[in-house]
Amino acid sequence: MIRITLPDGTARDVERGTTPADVAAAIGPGLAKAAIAARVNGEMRDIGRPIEEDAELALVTSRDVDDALELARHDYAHVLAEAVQNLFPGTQITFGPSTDDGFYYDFAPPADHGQFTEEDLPRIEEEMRRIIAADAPLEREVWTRTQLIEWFKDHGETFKAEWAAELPEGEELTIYRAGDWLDMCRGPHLASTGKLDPQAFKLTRVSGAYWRGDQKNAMLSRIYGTGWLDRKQLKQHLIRLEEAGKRDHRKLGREMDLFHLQEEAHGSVFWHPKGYMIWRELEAYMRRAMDGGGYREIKTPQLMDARQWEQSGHWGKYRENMFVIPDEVPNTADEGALVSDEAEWMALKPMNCPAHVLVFKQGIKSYRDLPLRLGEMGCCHRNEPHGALHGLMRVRQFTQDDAHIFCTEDQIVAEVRKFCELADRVYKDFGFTYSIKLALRPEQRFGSDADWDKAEDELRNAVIESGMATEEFGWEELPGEGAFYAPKLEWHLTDAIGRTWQVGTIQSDRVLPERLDASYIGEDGDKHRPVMLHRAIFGSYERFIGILIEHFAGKLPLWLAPVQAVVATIVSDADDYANAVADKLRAAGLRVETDLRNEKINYKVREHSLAKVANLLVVGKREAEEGTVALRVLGSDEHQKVLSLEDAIARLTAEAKAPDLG
RNA sequence: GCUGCUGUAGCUCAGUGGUAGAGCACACCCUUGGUAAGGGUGAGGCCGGGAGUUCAAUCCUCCCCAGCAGCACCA
Repeated sequence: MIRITLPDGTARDVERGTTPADVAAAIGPGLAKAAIAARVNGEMRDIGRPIEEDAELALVTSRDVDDALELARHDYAHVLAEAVQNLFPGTQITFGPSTDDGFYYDFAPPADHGQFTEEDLPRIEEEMRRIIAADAPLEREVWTRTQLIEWFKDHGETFKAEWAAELPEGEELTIYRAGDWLDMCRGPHLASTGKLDPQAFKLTRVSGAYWRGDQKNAMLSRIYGTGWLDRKQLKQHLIRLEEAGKRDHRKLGREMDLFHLQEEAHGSVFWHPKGYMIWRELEAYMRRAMDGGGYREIKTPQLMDARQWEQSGHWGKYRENMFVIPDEVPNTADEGALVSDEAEWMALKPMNCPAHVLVFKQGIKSYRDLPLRLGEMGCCHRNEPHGALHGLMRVRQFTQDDAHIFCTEDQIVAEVRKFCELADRVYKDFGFTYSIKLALRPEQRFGSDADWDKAEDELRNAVIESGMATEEFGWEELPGEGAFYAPKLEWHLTDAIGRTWQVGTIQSDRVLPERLDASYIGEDGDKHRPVMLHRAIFGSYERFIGILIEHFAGKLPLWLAPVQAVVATIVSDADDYANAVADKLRAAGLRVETDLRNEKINYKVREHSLAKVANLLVVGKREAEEGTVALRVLGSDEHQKVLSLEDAIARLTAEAKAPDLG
């Protein structure tokens, strides 16, 4: 007999080899029906897998949403793999995990077939439904490694065989069988394919994916699906996707006339007047924040000699992502190469830090000058892989709210803490919640392990001392994610629909001051190396604006809104008055447009509402005579409110104040 | 960069081996209308670029460019 302890603390003595399903049945028929898996000593297991020794047992039902989804998605992936192999004999299976909203499976299509395309998806879905309807039990079997390798080899599954061959000897390896089909899998799974809702999944797309995630390996064909416990959840998910699509900054950017992108400068943004107004407000805000934080703003060259980049270490590691320019007068003759073989090279700056060190190095610095905080709205160019470009989020030319703090060893923690506070204030001003992560040393790096130990401790301690190394701040350490020269603290914003964006960062760097030979004179009269803290809060203006557009779904807070109010007329008799109203609002510092067009007020209301204009001031004969305006606020329940012009101005100017000035 | 898909009017998209269409936007006219689309008329396109097949290519083939979805990358 073995003893099973249930979550409520009660214990049952049962035969060795009893399954969780048996236990559920013994408790009651309702639970027996609802139980889909079990946690045995915390580990997820199949409902039908015998328990061999004393254990704590918790039955998992569809109410345990996270566990149930995980199981279902994993099952969907298996069903997908089986369906594809049924329809396309000769396809090899590889891996198919669950994802945040579903699952995928990577296949090697048959040699004569080529990649799968979206046109294949409906057929595959149909086959998946057939497999689910067949309701084959999913059976777990323990195999030896040799057995696995042989089976996969015999069945032409070279990828699986390769993987199995690398598994450690002696580990308990399992396969899951569904009828005639099987896959190596750790499990667990639902009891049978029929437990899945055949209407709660949808294959969404196909794409390439490298075998084992490595660019050097074969390109496999990945099929993605979204999968849920029931069809209602699927429908809700599809609605959420649609909502996210409506917030897409590329779409809103065009509709709101903020910016555009075009082939001739792909990856670089053409800012239109309205979009650039958002930028200007952000820049003014950030200047105030940095001025108040003891930063001093500088401006450094766009182009520097390649030798400078060699010395900083960027040339060796990141040259392929830099824009390189010959330092030579181009050949103007019709014949011959544009540039000679002897040309010296310059490069557009991909980052600001080396230039900031050069500013630091001008003149002799004393410990009394430290910490020296040099800030720059630095415009950088990076020749990103073309497939990586994405609207404002990933561009080839961007401007950072960058700064480098040169300080002594003793000042690091205080400076990092100060930065934590500044970042906190800024993100709160925009209404974001955020989490803080510490990205630790990567495999390939500069500098000694002792320096890395120190640098990681400093960042960690600063956050601990700030009281932010807590769950509330999403504190987490990410091994291997740091930059090649330094560990990074990262600020991840959570937007209105729950997505996260990494924006802010601070990194303590001892490598670059060393490489570029920066020093200061200490209290002792000797030369010392300063430490350099790289930091940014918005990250890049382009990307931050993209995030803001999506976060607010285009309806920006009034202080950032490019058009804060539109004065719209009902009849042309009110034109003069409308112009006078607009002039007064402008004189009060508001960004105002007039709409005197020969259109009905319905039409104007609709158009400005769609354009996300927050305040519509409607004026007709009545208002002109009374010196009032009818204020209609976007998204507000009140239909409209008639105010005196003075009251309207007072109200709007108060609302349009930047949060740090309010 | 890799895989797949896409590229037709300012935008969203139809379409055909014989040089093209809709809705919205735009211009003009009628309408002066009180809170989410009033009516009419009109202008607008080297059908992403190059090469090939063909009597004939926006349509078929190949190459290039860009975009989209992933993958890989992100100092």
